[in-house]
Amino acid sequence: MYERYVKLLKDHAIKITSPRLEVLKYLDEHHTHPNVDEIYSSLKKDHPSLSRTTVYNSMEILKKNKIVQSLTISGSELRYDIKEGLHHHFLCKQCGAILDISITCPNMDRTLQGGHRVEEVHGYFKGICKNCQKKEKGWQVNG
Amino acid sequence: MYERYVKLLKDHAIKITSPRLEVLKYLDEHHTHPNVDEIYSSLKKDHPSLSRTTVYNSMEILKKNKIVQSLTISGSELRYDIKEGLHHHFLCKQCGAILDISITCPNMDRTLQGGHRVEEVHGYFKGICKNCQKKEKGWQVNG
DNA sequence: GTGGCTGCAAATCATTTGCATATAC
DNA sequence: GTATATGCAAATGATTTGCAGCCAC
Repeated sequence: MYERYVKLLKDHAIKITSPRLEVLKYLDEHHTHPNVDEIYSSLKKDHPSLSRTTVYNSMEILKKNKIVQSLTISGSELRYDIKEGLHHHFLCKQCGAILDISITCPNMDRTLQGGHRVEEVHGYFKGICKNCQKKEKGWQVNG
Repeated sequence: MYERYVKLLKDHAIKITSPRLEVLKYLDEHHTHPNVDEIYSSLKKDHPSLSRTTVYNSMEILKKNKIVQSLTISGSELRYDIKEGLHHHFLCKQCGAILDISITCPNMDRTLQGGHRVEEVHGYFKGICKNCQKKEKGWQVNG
């Protein structure tokens, strides 16, 4: 059940530890772009000895190995994403949800800008998500 | 000398106060995307009674009125920008400089994404700036 | 066996809050 | 004159640091 994560860590020469496997599993099963506290609180239930520091440490080493990426879209805390292919993000100012956006931008992706070497590209969109727009309108839409 | 900023505040029905004028002047003269502390420390020299809280309050009201925008590119603190036209940003991981990037992205700018209403678009690029690349190479380039 | 990891408590840093005084209009 | 802004000190919240004991390899 954890073989996939074990392999992932081995391939990057990262020591296999229980917190690391659990963090990977959590991110793999929750594509909600959680922050450290959400990951910590959730894992703590089944692993009461877990500490927040360890979650921070795990995110750090996974990030260094480009297995996860961190998002600064919220501005008040880092949020994490298991990295699979280039995509961008949308933050709903109403409900706080962070959604994946799959559009590409030919001018933007991996292009050098005026001589600067670009290693990361983050497209952050903010506004009101489809769901919250429905609520705004008083649920006129059937549902 | 401050007429321009007075007019700007008046146009937005914001009360004219000395800290607000000074903050505007600072942002207008420093397009370095400063954080609150940089603004505060710099203004404090000539206005010893200024408090950090007031700078935070000023940024807040200027932001609400879309006179400035805040950037989350650094991840650890907000940085500010006098808002003039849509542009994006590049963060140098080496020297920490934040530079304006003026490319546009037809798929990205103000386009609705899968039904979500987009109100803000932030393009964040991270890498090594031109200047730091020169240093990396040991100053082979003449200068 | 040992270097790297975990978990705890304390420290740090950006930002927010509460409140008394001061000021724009 | 009054609502709003300022400035101070204390609180909060995310993240980092120091360190003792533990575990993967």
